[in-house]
Amino acid sequence: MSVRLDDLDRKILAELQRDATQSLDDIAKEVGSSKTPVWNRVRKMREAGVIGPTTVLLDPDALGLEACFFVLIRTSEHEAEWQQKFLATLRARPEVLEAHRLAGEIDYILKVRVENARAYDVFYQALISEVRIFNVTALLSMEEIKFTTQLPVK
Amino acid sequence: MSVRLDDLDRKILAELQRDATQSLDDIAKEVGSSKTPVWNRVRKMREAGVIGPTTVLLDPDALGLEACFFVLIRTSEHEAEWQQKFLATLRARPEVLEAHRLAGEIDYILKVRVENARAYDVFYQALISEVRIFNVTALLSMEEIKFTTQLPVK
DNA sequence: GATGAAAACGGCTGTGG
DNA sequence: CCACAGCCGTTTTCATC
Repeated sequence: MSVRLDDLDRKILAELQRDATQSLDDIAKEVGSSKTPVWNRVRKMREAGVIGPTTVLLDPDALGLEACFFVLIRTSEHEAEWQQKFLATLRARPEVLEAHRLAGEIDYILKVRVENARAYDVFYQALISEVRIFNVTALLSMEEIKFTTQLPVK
Repeated sequence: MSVRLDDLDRKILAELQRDATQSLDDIAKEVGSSKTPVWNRVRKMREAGVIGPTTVLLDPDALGLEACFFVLIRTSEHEAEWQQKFLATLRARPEVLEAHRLAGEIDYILKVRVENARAYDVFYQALISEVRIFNVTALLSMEEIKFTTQLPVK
């Protein structure tokens, strides 16, 4: 069951994505409305799950997480049981920030943030010891050109 | 110039990542401290850039963004001028959520969120018309297995 | 939906240990 | 560096137009 979002909703979402610490008054002013309707819409969109968690974005380098890998995975196993274990492993590992099942020759892609290349190898060894994997290619990021969690709402 | 983070700092960061709407009192209770030290540490970490923007995570499907692509790019051009234009293009495009320059055979990877395959093609055509690119492979996500912005802080 | 009021709450500051 | 306390802005609810 989806939710219809009008233009005002989308403007509010854009503001919340930009800075979720803004007061309702500020948002209302920005989107050309007033406090109450903005508040009601935000509440409804939260209940509907359009708006998920409020969070802070941290600087990975400040945490010592200086290496980012994209991991391309091919597997020969496609049984339900294998997949269950694979997914559970990925979800349990905090260094795996993203995981997608893909269409085409490559079966999965992961985004992994770790301290350094050695820490990636530890992760890699742990992964292939837990689940059978046919082929793995790791792409090392040299530079994060762009990173945003702001989805285009227009 | 980096910042030294002690155990308490990291606990606070974990809580803020989990839910940035929590009150200072709640966080203080959770990390075994009290309001004032938590507040001072948060302020300092903000100033130091360890803590970046506060934002909300939206449901892409609710916004009609049902297609996610990872785009692998090879190029033959490595001059500064070409790169400048390429980066500017990526940064200007809101459907590009992430872009990394890579080590190895593949030069760049993009994460792109769009409405559907047709919208991706529009993006793709626009991209290759703006900058010269040698080879592009698009990986289509069938299922988002995991997505988190929470970096491991321990 | 807009406006305004009122209550509870939390961010933020200052003083003192 | 932490505890306590007070002020002020904001959230949240409610009543009215």
